[in-house]
Amino acid sequence: MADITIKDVAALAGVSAATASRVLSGNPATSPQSRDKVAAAVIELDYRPNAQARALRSTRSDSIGLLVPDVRNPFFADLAHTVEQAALSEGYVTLLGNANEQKEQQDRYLDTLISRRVDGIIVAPLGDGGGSIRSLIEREIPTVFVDRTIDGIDVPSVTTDSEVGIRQTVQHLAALGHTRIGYISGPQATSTGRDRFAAFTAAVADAGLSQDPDLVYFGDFQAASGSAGLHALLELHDPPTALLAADSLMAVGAIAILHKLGLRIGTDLALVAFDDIEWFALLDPALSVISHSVEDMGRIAVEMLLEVIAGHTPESVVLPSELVIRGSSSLPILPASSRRKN
Amino acid sequence: MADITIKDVAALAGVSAATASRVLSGNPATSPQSRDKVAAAVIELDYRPNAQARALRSTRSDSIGLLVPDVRNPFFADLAHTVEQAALSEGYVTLLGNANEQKEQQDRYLDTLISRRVDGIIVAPLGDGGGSIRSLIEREIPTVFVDRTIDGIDVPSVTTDSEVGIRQTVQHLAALGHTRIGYISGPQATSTGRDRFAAFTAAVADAGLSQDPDLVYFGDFQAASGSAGLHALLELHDPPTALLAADSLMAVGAIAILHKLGLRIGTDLALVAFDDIEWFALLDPALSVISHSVEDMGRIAVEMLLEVIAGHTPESVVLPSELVIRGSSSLPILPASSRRKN
DNA sequence: CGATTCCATGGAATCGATTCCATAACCACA
DNA sequence: TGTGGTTATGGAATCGATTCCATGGAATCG
Repeated sequence: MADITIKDVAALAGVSAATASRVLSGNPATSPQSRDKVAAAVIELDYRPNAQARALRSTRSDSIGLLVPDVRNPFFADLAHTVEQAALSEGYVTLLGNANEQKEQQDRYLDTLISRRVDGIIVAPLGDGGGSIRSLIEREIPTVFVDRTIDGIDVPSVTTDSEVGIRQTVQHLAALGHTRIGYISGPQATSTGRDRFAAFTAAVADAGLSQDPDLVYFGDFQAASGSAGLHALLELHDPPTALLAADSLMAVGAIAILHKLGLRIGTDLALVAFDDIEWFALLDPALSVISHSVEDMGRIAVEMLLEVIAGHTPESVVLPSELVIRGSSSLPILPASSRRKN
Repeated sequence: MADITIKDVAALAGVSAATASRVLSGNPATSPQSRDKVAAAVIELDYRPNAQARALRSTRSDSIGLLVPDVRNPFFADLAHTVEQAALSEGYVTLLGNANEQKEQQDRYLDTLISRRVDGIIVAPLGDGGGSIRSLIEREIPTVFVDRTIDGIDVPSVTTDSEVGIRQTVQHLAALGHTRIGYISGPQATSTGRDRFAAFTAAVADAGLSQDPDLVYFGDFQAASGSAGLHALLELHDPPTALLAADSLMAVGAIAILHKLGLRIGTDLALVAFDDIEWFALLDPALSVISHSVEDMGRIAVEMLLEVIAGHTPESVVLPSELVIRGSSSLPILPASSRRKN
């Protein structure tokens, strides 16, 4: 792999390495002849600058890091896509890392991104503020939190106001006659898990519905815990007639079990999921969701990160959420007698 | 951002930079005292080696690149996840790029990965062998193709033998009485698009079914083209009674339209999709799919790439596919008279 | 026409870590 | 005690690109 360096280009063009470098970086202090000769040499040799060396000297790498908790979660896949497109249009390349909802892996990726001297990092953080997250802050590496935050860590963030959507959902379900709403919560170690749980608790209390603690199951945002949660809720002496899942993967896990048990969504159990995923509209009945814009979130996160890199301190942004009612939660509750037993 | 360098560590430890470097890289020619002092200094300063500088000198970066055509396609999201986990367990970090099914963006990402001097690249390529793919080969950068290949480019690959699964599908549909099977094809610019189309054509001919060319619609593997394809097929004078979609996203696009038109899957139109996605099993009726193992594909791709990096030339691997029959294709065909008109 | 500015250019230092090479210290054995 | 052989260590070169600084030539002005 005989690498072609700027010296080869300079030699072929008959100029010095310094001049070649100037031409390549668009420095105006170059003559048209040099420009032409260097350009020709670059094409002739198919020269690609060594990003390592460039970044070493100039302390910029034109790359940002994006760390998501789970690429297989469609919400984060979409987020990765929008962040990447937005960054690309600003001339930045995105290095994507996947924490797999594990703090240890998050730390490993953060270390790597720090080592590679990315110009900035967008992260949907998990855990407390310990480990590599702390290093990030102490080194003053430009950082933006997305979707989630960490208490006590003061970093600009783009998050969703889950409160409105959840309140709408609880009121909507109450209006249909539901009094016992089950909730499959995200982990309390994440800010979204806590916020959504608090919003649910408050909304249920305000609507005068059952506050039975057994109606809440604490999952981990991954599909298997949605299945486990549904099982737990159905086994209650007095099971819920409606269910809200705090993210799409746990909803999928719950739906899988409902299918297996032969229970009908929207009839035997009303169902609403947080996160609007294209697929949810294709189910029969279509799934009601609490929707928030992943495009806005990704785009704004990139804009904010560029601001931080430029030395500014942008205000955090909170995006709205709203209930989208579909077939899975549109029927009034059936009288208990006609409901199927499990 | 006052960066801490190995010199700071060496100074604090009271040794030279050379010795500090030796300790950090586990070189045995170091004394226990030096080891202890350097280790203490590293922790004290929270030192992170500069990956750029390290890679510049040692010509290894301990990172690989993975370029997928579309992160939002669950198949590639899963692939990204398995590749990343497999690479991580071998000590490599994965830089993920998203070509967005566009050759231009693929080239841009390949250029970036080449510039960053990744140790190797796993790519699901698109286009002919031109552009940056050619550079990759000419520079002898360790490369492995995954899912797709490019004619005339001799690179180890892991692909799926779509032929078996497609043949099973056509025979299965024929056994149910279908004679006119619609096919939403992938683009002929991709090897998977071509292979699957060829397999479909051959299977239909062998089964003695209709070879009407109007039954084939050429999409681009993204959801919108699935919708367009379904529309086109339904508008035929003599529309198909069964449909095979060449990937999951186009199937999703088709399903969305079926819902909108009020047509029932499995009854009004039998449906089978290539790629097994968790969600497909949750639809009602559950979707029949041609399944192939994304875990195997990702794991083997990483193994192969490490072999190439080590200087060997592994044999290409072709993984099997198989039909999984579910509700969307289990009913015998209805007599034409009882079918709904569109 | 001499003095001054301007501009393109090359040489050399630099970024941070690795690694070759030389050296010094130490042990062992004759 | 002198020679040979390890072993730990520091100095210096190196990777490839950028950038400061000095220089020589052309252009401009009084």
